Amino acid sequence: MKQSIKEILKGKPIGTEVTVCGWVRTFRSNQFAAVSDGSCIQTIQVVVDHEATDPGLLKRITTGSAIIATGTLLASQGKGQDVELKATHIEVVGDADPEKYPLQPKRHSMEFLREIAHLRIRTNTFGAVMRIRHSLAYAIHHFFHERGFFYFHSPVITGSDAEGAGEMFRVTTLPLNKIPFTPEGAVDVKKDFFQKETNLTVSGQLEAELAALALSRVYTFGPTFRAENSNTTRHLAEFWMIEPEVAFFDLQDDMDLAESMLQYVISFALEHCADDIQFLKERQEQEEASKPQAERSPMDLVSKLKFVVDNKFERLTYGEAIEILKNSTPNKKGKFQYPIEGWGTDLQSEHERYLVEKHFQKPVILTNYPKEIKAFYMRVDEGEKTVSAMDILFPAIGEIVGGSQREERLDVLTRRMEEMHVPLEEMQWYLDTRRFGTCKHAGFGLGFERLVLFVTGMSNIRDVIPFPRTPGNAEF
RNA sequence: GCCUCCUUAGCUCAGUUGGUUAGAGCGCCGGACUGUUAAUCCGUAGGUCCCUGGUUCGAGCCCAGGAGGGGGCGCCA
Repeated sequence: MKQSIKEILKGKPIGTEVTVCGWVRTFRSNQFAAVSDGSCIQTIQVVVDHEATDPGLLKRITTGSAIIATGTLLASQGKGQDVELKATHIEVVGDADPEKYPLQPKRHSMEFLREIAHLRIRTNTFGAVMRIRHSLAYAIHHFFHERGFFYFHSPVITGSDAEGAGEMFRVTTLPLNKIPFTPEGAVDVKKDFFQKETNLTVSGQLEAELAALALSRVYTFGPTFRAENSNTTRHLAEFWMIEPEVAFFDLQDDMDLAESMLQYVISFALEHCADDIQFLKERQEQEEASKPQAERSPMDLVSKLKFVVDNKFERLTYGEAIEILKNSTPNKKGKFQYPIEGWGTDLQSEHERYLVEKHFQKPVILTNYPKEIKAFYMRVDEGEKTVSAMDILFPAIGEIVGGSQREERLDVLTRRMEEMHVPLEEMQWYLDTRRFGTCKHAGFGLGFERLVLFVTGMSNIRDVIPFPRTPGNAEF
């Protein structure tokens, strides 16, 4: 395999002949081409002898063009880099017409780049984000594998419509212009591909529970689909979710697992993506320099990540959080849009942000929520008022993890499902786990893009996934 | 789904109370320079002021409707 720019810059084989394949970022003074191949944030400087090179070829070395350059690697005579490639042969294999190529060697707005998502991967920022995204995915697999977890593949097409995690995308091969109906006037799903109603998964949790009660420690990591009409910087219609599920785990074990996992993968990124994170840190600082002090990040990106790795998350119950919020200055001064009424109301994002960003100034794990505001599968606590749920809240992102100890008692679970109108008949396969060899178990869901958002310091979730799917947008 | 803001050159944006020929920086193109670092200097070109309709002697600016985008909230990961 040819050496990547990352390998050349690391090995620095000065004096030897090397070949660089990549795309030109800038071409300065008709002499210095900054070439990137995406292997790292750095470019390599290819020095062209402009007096000995055909002017027609020189004109084709433009921003965005693909080139193959061969020459000797030398210590750089200039200041900005250690080494440079003194080209003896240069070939433009793919021209990029400078009149038409949309990327210029300058800052572009995120909104503009989103419209050219097929090209934005070539920018420094998106290159860094994509490399960090890869490293985080790799670190997640590594973390679980080392701890004896099995990667379990829950189905993407689900026949269950009782997952209760949100609106679903219908999967069908029925012709929309000629839908078959039953004599009663309903859609005749027996004529459909699966002979029943099917949807894209909104969660692999229920299937992961089945696996945990057989393999003990499992996790899923796959695409997840929510047809909610959510228009925020934290929501996607198609996103990736990690869902570990562990037999004989209680809520405390679950929190320990989630916290150590987040700290592990963030420190993995700090170690293996240091250059990319450093680039994004400086980018964020430049961007915030023009903002008023109050809108700037309290910590730079690297400090923020190190802080999360080095400090325990704050753990408290929902009830304790309500007390803190009730007595908080913004609540007393009527600054909250939704004033804290007391125990039982769901927390709004302004409340979560106050706890995380103002009161504790660190990640917070909230536990033991009122059972009325949480899902049917969460274990009912003693006293029947709360469930063993936990949400991990991160600054600027909000809920990054949602998890719980699961209700393993068949009678309690069936009662809860009846209360919450979950169709029991369709869920017998799920209830079988409680009928046969049930045991306490727990798990959580981690929104992968929210993790990438946090680690990269980007401000919109649409900029940490290659081709974002949101209401009204499924380009590329 | 609700609220709000925006749409002017390839990109980022300015455009005063409604006034005559709509500007800047960067990019592109041409030239100069040639150890540059988003190179620099000089010059040229580049506009359906998002669309439709209205008010007005006159609309980039005001009004109505539409389209596209941003942000906040809700739903949640």
